Amino acid sequence: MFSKSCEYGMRAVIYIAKETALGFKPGVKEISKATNSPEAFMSKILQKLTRAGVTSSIKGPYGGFYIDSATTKAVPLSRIVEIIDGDAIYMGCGLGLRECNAEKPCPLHDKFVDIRNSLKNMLETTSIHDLIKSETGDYKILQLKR
Amino acid sequence: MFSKSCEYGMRAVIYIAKETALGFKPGVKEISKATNSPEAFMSKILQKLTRAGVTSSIKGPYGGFYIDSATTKAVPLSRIVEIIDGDAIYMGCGLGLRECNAEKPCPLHDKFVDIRNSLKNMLETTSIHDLIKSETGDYKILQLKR
DNA sequence: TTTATAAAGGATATTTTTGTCTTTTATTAA
DNA sequence: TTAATAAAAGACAAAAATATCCTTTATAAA
Repeated sequence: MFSKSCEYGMRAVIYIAKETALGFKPGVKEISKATNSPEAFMSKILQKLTRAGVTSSIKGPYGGFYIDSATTKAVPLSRIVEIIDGDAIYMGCGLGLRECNAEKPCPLHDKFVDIRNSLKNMLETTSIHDLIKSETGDYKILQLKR
Repeated sequence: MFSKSCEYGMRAVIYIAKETALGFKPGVKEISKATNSPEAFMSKILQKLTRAGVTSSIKGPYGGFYIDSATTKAVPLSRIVEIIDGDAIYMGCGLGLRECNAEKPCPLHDKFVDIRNSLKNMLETTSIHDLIKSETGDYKILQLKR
């Protein structure tokens, strides 16, 4: 569905948001460990997310990444997908048919568009905060034991 | 959504089915032209589809590819996706979260599964025949002028 | 039987995605 | 100010996907 980069990115954002909420500011090493992703590669993805303003970073000792809670509530998952994978997901005929579009749809077009729109809608209406707020009991996604 | 190989494959199957219905038996060159795909690459894809029994082929002069109408009606699009892209589309958490599954789903899991299932369902309930039967008037997908 | 044709198959090349390594820049604390 | 730390950035490497080329095999017609 998404590229690996995008999966890594979403996982990183979830982890950073949770750590930030706990008062921590994880570095790349910790983030890549928690999200099971290659460190240097994760670093590149975090650079993108930081340049785009989703994550924030501080260099030097005691530095790391964080996401303030306002951002956590305001930024939908679709934004992360957009930053990393672009908008390819949202466009075109599923079969890649040239002559297929809204005016002259192939028999599959409308169904495809429906499915993609529900994906899009889900990503757009789900904030980072939504993903982590509902955690209860001992089940937690992406939590490194400390 | 799908790999290029898969898109090419679906387009090829649609074209071949239509040509077969018209009494023709297109070769790779014609198919790749009609589907706007690289010839040698299309050849590989057709080999896969033919080995898998979706398309049939005849070598030599007057040879080419065809799909009999029974197959056209019996084979769903999901089969083509399966042959070319495997079953990756249908599995796992959308975010690639390790600790996310049906028993312990992340907050997005169920929604993701819903969307993927509707995609899967659409592909499984749409036959090659379904795609081409509804063509009317001057709008036709993947028809080379002759 | 020979020749021409077209798919099958194998080897190779290119591009994109994923992943790694090294240097630079910013920040903190001693 | 210096040393240590950690992100940013650039260059490079490996793997996977996409694409091309060349040889072999099967078939049909002359």
